[in-house]
Amino acid sequence: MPRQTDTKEKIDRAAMRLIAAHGVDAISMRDIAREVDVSEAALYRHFKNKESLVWELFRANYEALAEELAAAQEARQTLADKLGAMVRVCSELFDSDRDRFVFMLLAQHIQKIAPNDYVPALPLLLERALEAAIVRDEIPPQDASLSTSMVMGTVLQSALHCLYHRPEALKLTPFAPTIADACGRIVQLRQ
Amino acid sequence: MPRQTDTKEKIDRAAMRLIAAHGVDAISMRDIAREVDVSEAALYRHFKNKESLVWELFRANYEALAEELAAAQEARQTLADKLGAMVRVCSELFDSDRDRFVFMLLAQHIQKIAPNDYVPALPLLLERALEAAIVRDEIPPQDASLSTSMVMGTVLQSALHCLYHRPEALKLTPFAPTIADACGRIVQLRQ
Amino acid sequence: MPRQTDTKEKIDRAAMRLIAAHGVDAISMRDIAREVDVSEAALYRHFKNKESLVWELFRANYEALAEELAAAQEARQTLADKLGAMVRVCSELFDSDRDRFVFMLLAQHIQKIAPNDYVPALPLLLERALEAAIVRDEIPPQDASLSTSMVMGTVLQSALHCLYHRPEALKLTPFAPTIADACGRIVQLRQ
Amino acid sequence: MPRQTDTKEKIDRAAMRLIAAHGVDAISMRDIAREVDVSEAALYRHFKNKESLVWELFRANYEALAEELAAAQEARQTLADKLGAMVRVCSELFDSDRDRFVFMLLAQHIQKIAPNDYVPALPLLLERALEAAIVRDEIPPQDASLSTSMVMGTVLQSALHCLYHRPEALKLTPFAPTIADACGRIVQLRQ
DNA sequence: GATGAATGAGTCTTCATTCAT
DNA sequence: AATGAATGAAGACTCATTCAT
Repeated sequence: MPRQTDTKEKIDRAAMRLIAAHGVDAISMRDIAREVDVSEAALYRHFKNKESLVWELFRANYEALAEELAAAQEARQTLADKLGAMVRVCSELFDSDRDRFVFMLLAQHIQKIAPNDYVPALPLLLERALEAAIVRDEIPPQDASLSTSMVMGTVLQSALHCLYHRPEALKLTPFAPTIADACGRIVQLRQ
Repeated sequence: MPRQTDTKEKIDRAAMRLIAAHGVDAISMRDIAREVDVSEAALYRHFKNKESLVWELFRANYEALAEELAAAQEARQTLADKLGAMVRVCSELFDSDRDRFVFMLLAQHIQKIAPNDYVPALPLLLERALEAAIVRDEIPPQDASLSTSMVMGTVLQSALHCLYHRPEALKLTPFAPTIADACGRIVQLRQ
Repeated sequence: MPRQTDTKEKIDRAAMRLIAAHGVDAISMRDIAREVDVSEAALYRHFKNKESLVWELFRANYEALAEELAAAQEARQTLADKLGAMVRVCSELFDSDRDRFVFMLLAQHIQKIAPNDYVPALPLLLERALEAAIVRDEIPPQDASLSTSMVMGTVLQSALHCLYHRPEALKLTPFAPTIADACGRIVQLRQ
Repeated sequence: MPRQTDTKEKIDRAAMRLIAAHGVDAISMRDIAREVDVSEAALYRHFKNKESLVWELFRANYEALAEELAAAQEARQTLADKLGAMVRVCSELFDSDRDRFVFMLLAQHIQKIAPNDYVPALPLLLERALEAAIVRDEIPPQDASLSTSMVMGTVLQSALHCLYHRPEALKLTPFAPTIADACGRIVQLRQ
């Protein structure tokens, strides 16, 4: 069995690109089919329906990112290093594959659609790191859940900053240290 | 002189509520009409089409918020006070009218649709405050544009924190001081 | 009671202009109202509905033209003179009020809509003139009904010739003698 | 290789029949779909939209007729023969397929909709034949363009004569020689 | 005599999806 | 694995018309 997955990969990419650009609701199966240059019916050979196309795509990417972030985090000891590593991983994903990154951003609210019990691992990862840091007294006691939101907002909005701002292909990675520092200050990292 | 009706206001509210809940593309004119309990055609007496319904709604709210934020800011001298005031204004809007707040959040990307020359006053407001604070040496030199994004991300994601988290009607205002402090640290407010 | 008919006349003109330009089915009550700059509802003060608006307009114009043609015809003795007079009347109407002329052309098939017993006087007028001319031996025996159609087609298509052809405002009257002669030859006027 | 269907042909026929009977603007896609007994959406697999449905239909028929008339004309030497042949071709089309003929008549003004550069070959064909006949001294010098209009009007109105007049299915072909003779007299064919 | 608001039926068109081939 | 044809439901929007004011 040769590279039969060829078409599926093309669909994945096209769907991510289109959804990143216009949002889930704004794109149609026809749009995707046209982009890949197959018939609409062909899409249904690879995905049960539109909903599961989006969901599977989201889930695969989300889990991959969560795993990478978890690995990056576990490899570091201090919260400072953890934050630095997480911001760097996100920045590199953004710079290497904007479509994928933005797709995941936009697909966040997809969780309404998704099987209810699906636990969004990503914010939890950060929240637990913060809780551990409180215990280790790296940061003062605080509402870890709120801090998680603030840190995530900082990172995500920085990505949007690059996305929308003037020189079309502004990279995020160069800002990663600055952003990580800011995140450290949000959670009041000692030092 | 024909009857004065409050239909337009009802449409405004219904549209904001529905869009806040599901996004612009996911709701139909029919949805709005049903919510208001008028015919679809009635909507078109008050708005030229769906696009301008969303745009007019967005614009009116956006300008009102921008003005309020500008006023809040101008009334304060220090960046610390300005940040505190701005966060408080946002928090109060969120708590008093979530639909309106979230509608504006979701409608951000609407600017693609909008007349291209429309200047989003809101982030600029903050950016200029930061630039002035740099000049006044309240904060160290920094990329004011990036800092703006990070501060905004912090506030917005905090709102989403309240929106999505467990006790259904979690209020944002109580967190306002905490958030404002975090914003101060992001931009490295002295003391 | 002063010139209360002001509005009605404006509606008449606007309707004729629009229908002449786009056809009955292509224009809406709204189009007419906008052209006259009154509300749509105002139209219904002057006409029962769209159908009767078109019908009344058609009928008034049609009868006026029919009367004028009848008068022109009765004032002449020979078929040659009658044909000349009829072509001249049509040409002058076309040149003085294209909208009215074209409106009548397009509204011809309106007779399906109209009270069934309405007798289109116009072709009959010509047909009887031809029959009389046959009796008087001005023209040879022939199918008067077919000849009527051919003569009318000649006149009408000449009008369309002026309407569509290059110099925008080509007048029909200068061609009237040529057209009348051609009509004479169609019916084989002696001499 | 998916099933070959005859749906497109059925749509063609139904559209021509309905348009011939009621005019382009009076018929809806739904009307056509119902006549063919398919869903409305099915129409859009065969035509991009209503406009192009009408245009493609018109264009194909128009070109076919133009070619046939050109061939008929080129096969004859004298203007008398050319006129006779052209009238006969038109008459036979009318008698064999009224819907098609009338559709083309009604669709004439469609050229406003059409790509502006579309050259209506049909009247030009006749106009050039007249110009050549003038050169060959078969007919006296005259405004060939006006004569073209008069000849066409004669033929077309004769068709309408058959269409509207009393015995429902009156044939045009029997009148063809009479009509052709009349056309000859319009242009003053010698003898 | 005129108006803005409203409506139900209808317009063209696109959607996600299915199915025979 | 892939396709063109087909569909029912829904999309945005327009229509002719009515009605309270």
